[in-house]
Amino acid sequence: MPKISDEKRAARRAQILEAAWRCFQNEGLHATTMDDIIRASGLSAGAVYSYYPSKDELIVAAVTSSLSNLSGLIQPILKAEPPPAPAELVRQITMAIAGFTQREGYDLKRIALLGWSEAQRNERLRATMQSFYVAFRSQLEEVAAVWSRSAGGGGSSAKEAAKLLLSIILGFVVQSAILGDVEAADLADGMAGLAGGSPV
Amino acid sequence: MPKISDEKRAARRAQILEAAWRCFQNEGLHATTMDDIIRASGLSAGAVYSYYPSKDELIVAAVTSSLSNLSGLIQPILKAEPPPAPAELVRQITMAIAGFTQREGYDLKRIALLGWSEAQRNERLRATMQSFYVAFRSQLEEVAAVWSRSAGGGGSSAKEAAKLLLSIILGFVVQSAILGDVEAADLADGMAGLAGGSPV
Amino acid sequence: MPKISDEKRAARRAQILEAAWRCFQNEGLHATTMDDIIRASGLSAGAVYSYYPSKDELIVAAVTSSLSNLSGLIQPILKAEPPPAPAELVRQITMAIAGFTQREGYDLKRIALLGWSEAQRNERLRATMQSFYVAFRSQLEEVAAVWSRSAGGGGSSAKEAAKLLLSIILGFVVQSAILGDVEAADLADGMAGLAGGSPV
Amino acid sequence: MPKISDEKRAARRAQILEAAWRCFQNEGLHATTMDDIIRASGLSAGAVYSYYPSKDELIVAAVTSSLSNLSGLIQPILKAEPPPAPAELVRQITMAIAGFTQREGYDLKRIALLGWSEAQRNERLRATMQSFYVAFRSQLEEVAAVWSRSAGGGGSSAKEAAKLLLSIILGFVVQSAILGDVEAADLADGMAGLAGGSPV
DNA sequence: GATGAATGAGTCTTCATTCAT
DNA sequence: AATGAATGAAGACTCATTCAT
Repeated sequence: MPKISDEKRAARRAQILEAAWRCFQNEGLHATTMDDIIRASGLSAGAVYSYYPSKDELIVAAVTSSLSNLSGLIQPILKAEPPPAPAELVRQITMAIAGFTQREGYDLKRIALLGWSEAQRNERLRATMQSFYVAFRSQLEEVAAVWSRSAGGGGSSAKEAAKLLLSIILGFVVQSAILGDVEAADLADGMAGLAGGSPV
Repeated sequence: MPKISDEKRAARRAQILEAAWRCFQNEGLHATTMDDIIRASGLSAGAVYSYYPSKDELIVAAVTSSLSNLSGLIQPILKAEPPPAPAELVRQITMAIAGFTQREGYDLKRIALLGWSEAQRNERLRATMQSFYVAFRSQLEEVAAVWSRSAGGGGSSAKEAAKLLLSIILGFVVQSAILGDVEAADLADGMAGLAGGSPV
Repeated sequence: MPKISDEKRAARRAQILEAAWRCFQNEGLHATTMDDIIRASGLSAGAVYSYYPSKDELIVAAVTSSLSNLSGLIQPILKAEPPPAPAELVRQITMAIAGFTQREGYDLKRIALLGWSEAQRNERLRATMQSFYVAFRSQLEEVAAVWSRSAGGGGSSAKEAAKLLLSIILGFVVQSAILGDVEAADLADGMAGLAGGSPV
Repeated sequence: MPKISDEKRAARRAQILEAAWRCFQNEGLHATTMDDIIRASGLSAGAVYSYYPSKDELIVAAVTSSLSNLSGLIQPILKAEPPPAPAELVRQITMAIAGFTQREGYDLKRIALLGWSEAQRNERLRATMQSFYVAFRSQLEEVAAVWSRSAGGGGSSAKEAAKLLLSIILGFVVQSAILGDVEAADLADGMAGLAGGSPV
């Protein structure tokens, strides 16, 4: 077999990663054996190891790629001009996250929970995640700054607003993955209700 | 079966559970070996197994007990009369969660992440968690109903408010565990800012 | 199973080491699998690993123990008073080495070859061997010094004599292991012949 | 099949063998992987396998070729007329062996140890070595016979003398490879000292 | 012929659990 | 009742060799 083309190589990597993703999601990160992934990928042990040199590498790649999927989903929403109002922003983001699941057959939320858990032990994963979430929160902060200005330059801090928004979104992922009875729109509705009708 | 024997038994169980908790937190659920726990508990393998018949049992017990710690922390806040306003409620709950960590030397947040991850594979754990969070959310809903009544316009749904509040709290746990730069008060401040100063 | 006695523990170690020795000798160091040793020892994998934490450890232990067997064999000869004359010394040592094989069912010579080969890659083994052979050579040097004095304090160096004697002995091991047709007495006879009947 | 093709073929074989030799010497026979050799040779896996059909073949070839190097080194010494006296013969041979190392960058001694070790498991290698050393010893025996005749009293056996000489030479290889502090001349000096100054 | 990607049996090692003492 | 040595079924990973291109 002469040198394989770059596209083929990338396709193989994707094939393996997809198999890994499927296994991780169904079995969890540690309960998944390399043999599970090898069988799911349809390749041999040696082939899989020639693309990903260790299980750990595969875990990092799987989580990182799901992070980047998430990013692709959310960027368009954050970059809309003008930015959506808070409840609308949350509605759009949660819908994007919830929708991804159904479209691709993978549940981004489940992978997220696995990744968070693993990040506590895995330095590299933790670093990757931290930089991802920090960047995400910065963008939320910019949006919040726009809101703040449009509201008349109130003293309210965009930093705290961003932390709150991130919490709502991450919390949606958890609640949805564990309880499974949260519609994407529920949280936005809750925001509208809380802001409008009650003393804060 | 004299009473002292029962007490001793309970003390032993607590001793083992504490050891397990410590190990799980430091090493993760799967990377922790029974031997780690056995050594940390100061007992023999046989002894540990006579109290908890499997590692799985120990995992469920550890997560369940941390859930019940959490519950003990939050009940007083939820039962206050009259209930705190939304931002204040969130402030009190996040502070309680953040504070528990420091007081006991265990990080409730890290165990939570581990538990969520595991719950996706472990039926029993998932059921335990679901009923816990459903109950928690019900209580939040009751509080939200009070807010709603006191605000006059009863149209806003307490159900969605509860989901939002739970998301904020769970999201705090994640954000705080992964990024580590979230003060307990930040989210409440964000709520105040968002509600007061921007178009929803 | 309560705590095992020290003797039992030592016996188990010996049992495993003996199994390893047998396997190494028949299969070579690297061609021997841990499974071979495990089966030969009659214990389980876990048991073997609880006594020797790695294959490498077992290799070092096997070689080291054969070195110490060798030492036990040779000490009495080196410490004889007065020391045997050169040819007689060589005769006694080669006979001891050759004889050990038959007595115990292990071939000290084959293990030696394996060990020398391995020592080139294994730092620990190399260090162990070096100190062993250096010590051995020192003793030979002392004996040579006695010969020198008894011969009238000639200028001949005991250092070189010791190197020669060690070479003869090591060479006996190689020649005997590879060609198999060298009697223990042959070398001593050769020495006598060479010294007596030919111009040096 | 033009002549150039044959020459190229021979050159390729030499190129591979040299790569193998380098790897074996640095890593040992078993720790060297085919991939190591393939990379060191600068050829492809397929190419290497088309010249040497198995790793075993390569091992045998490497050891055999080092044996023939050794032979080339020693033949001139053994065939000198008249033959050098015993100590002088040993001096010349050990110097040739020690010198080969420095000249070529390969250490004949290290390969020798690896080969001896392997010969215990590898029938073919053992046979090759046996016939080589037997032939070598025969030549030594012839030299010893000359000494014997020139000394007048023909009683002393040339057979034993040859065994002794071979042992000294093989022992030099071991001692030099393991301890590293033996000069080529030391053994000859030792022989002179022992023969001249002490009762045998 | 040459290439190098792919194969898959085989290696070392771990660890939840048991049970003889 | 308690102990901790022993079990053995996996698990992650390697590497000599092949063969489609």
